[in-house]
Amino acid sequence: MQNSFTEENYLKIIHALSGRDGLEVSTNALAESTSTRAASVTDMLRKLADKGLIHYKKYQGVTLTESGERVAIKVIRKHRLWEVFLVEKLGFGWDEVHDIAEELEHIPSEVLVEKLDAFLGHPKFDPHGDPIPDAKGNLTEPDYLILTDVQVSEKVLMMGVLDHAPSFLQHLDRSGITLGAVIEVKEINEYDKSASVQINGGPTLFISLEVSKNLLVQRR
Amino acid sequence: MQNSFTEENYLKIIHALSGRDGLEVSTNALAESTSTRAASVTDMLRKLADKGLIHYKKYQGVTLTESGERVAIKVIRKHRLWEVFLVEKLGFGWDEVHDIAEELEHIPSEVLVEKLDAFLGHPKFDPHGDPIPDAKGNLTEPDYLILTDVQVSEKVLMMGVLDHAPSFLQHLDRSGITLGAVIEVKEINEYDKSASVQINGGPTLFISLEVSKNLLVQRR
DNA sequence: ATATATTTTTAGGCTAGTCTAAATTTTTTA
DNA sequence: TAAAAAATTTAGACTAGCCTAAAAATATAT
Ligand SMILES: [Mn+2]
Ligand SMILES: [Mn+2]
Ligand SMILES: [Mn+2]
Ligand SMILES: [Mn+2]
Repeated sequence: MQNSFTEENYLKIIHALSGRDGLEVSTNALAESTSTRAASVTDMLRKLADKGLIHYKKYQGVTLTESGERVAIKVIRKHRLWEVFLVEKLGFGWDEVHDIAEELEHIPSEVLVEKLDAFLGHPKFDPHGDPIPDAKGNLTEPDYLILTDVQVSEKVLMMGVLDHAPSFLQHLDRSGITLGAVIEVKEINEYDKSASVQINGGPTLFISLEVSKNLLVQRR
Repeated sequence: MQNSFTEENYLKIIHALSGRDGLEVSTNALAESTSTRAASVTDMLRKLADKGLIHYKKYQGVTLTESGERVAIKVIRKHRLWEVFLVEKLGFGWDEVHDIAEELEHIPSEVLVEKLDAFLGHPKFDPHGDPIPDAKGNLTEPDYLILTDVQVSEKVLMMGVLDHAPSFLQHLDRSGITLGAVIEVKEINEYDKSASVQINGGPTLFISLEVSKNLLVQRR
């Protein structure tokens, strides 16, 4: 039996909200993320449980089953591959591709995904630095630092973003902070934790704590 | 207001069934093409009429309005561009792409279509020889011959197919009859209208009337 | 021109996915 | 630990898109 567009979205969101350690996800959190009401979520949870895609006990929150996890990861693989296609082949900006990929991720052909993957050269990361699950469903989250964890005078590589909002990505574009950029922390202000950073050995700029908290980086 | 997946399919099918001269399409013909029951078609026709997408008078059949025609042609444009992508970029066979394109044609981003079109080099025809509407919605059907209209000893170019069924396309593959092939009619059998044809000056083969009736060709 | 056959519409009902309002369970606070 | 607050589920209802069965309109054949 095929999973619907809506079911796939629930599974993907449960995956995201339960994080690395597969924590229980609450009804309200799902209502928030799906932009529906808690009552609607409850209905859907019963259905997903009946299909064996989630573990669900009333009032206790949910986690994905093995089977649900597999479905979620396939959807994530498709989402991220399509994002690579849109940026690398069609010339979209990284701030423009998420909503289109939300649609493309539900196109249901295994062979399409594998041919797309090959066409793109089997990319390991999407335009936001998120890892792309392989064809077997292996997804390994690299353990990046958040820029707030970096000390003054350290040099790090920009590897990804936590916030995917177009407005944030556009702000990074205007600041010249792109994937792979070298960021050197020159100074951190005690008062508001804003920082001066030098990008690629070039211009130095101020970034707010809000920005630092959403930048994933790696020591070189 | 956005049109649903289902509404778009109805409009596309009405476009196909009403042909060049915009003939009235019957409820039963739509039920057949959509694999639904006549009663369901009637429901949908009332809805499409309310949205101003079709002309509908009870018991009289339907035609597209200007607005409905525009929507239908956009869907056809997307379908055919995605088919080109699947064949030219991903390496699918022309017999494998229709069902996937049926899904992709409903992805709703104008800018996506235009970037895809540019990426593909603004193709004029899809992998089956069908013309691709331009960005303004102009769709001009070239007037090809059907192979049954060709006389013995004439040489023609293979330009397209009427039947898009995978089994037919695979049959053509096995016969070496591809788009652009030169077909010379060597002989027509009075009895069953089967024909001997020479492909690209190479092998001669027999084709049934059933095949001839589905080949679109052009005099050179 | 009437009877018969065919086509189309109407009536009533179903499922998926959503909603609001009310009931219930769990959690927090005093 | 009992009362209050918060979270969750249940009850009942709505729309889109589909169905079957019956009624009505149109087309065909005698
Ligand atoms: Mn995304
Ligand atoms: Mn992404
Ligand atoms: Mn097609
Ligand atoms: Mn085609």
